Amino acid sequence: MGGEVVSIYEKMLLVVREIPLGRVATYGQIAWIAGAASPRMAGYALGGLAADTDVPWQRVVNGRGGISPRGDPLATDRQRKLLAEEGVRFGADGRIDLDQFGWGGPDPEWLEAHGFVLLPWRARG
DNA sequence: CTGATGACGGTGC
DNA sequence: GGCACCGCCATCA
Repeated sequence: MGGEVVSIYEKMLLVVREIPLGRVATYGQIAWIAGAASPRMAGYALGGLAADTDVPWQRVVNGRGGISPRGDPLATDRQRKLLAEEGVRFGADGRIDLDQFGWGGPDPEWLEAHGFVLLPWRARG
């Protein structure tokens, strides 16, 4: 049995790689698409990335279109700069308009090819 | 094995 | 609009 075990983290990173240049996705969106149990999982996955990763981590922002602060304050500035270079505009309040720059998610064909199935967010009750 | 940790999001006040 | 609280669970020491 081709038991190639792919962790939920790997799945989420796979989704992040699909975010097109000039667009952004939220942690919750990534977690939902990859089938993670909580939006936090997406943040944890990105937290383990190496400094020289080729994963476009800068395209993942929080649900309000803002950059989530982390240990290193400089990282926030770095992310903002990378996004600006990709054409993503920030509002006066430092947030991104998700209606304009938000990513609509992977193509249905891509989802099917990778075995991803979009399900309602785990029954919240 | 146990416990701490962590790049979020929704809800209630 | 802000703030506090809770749920979420894969890793690592």
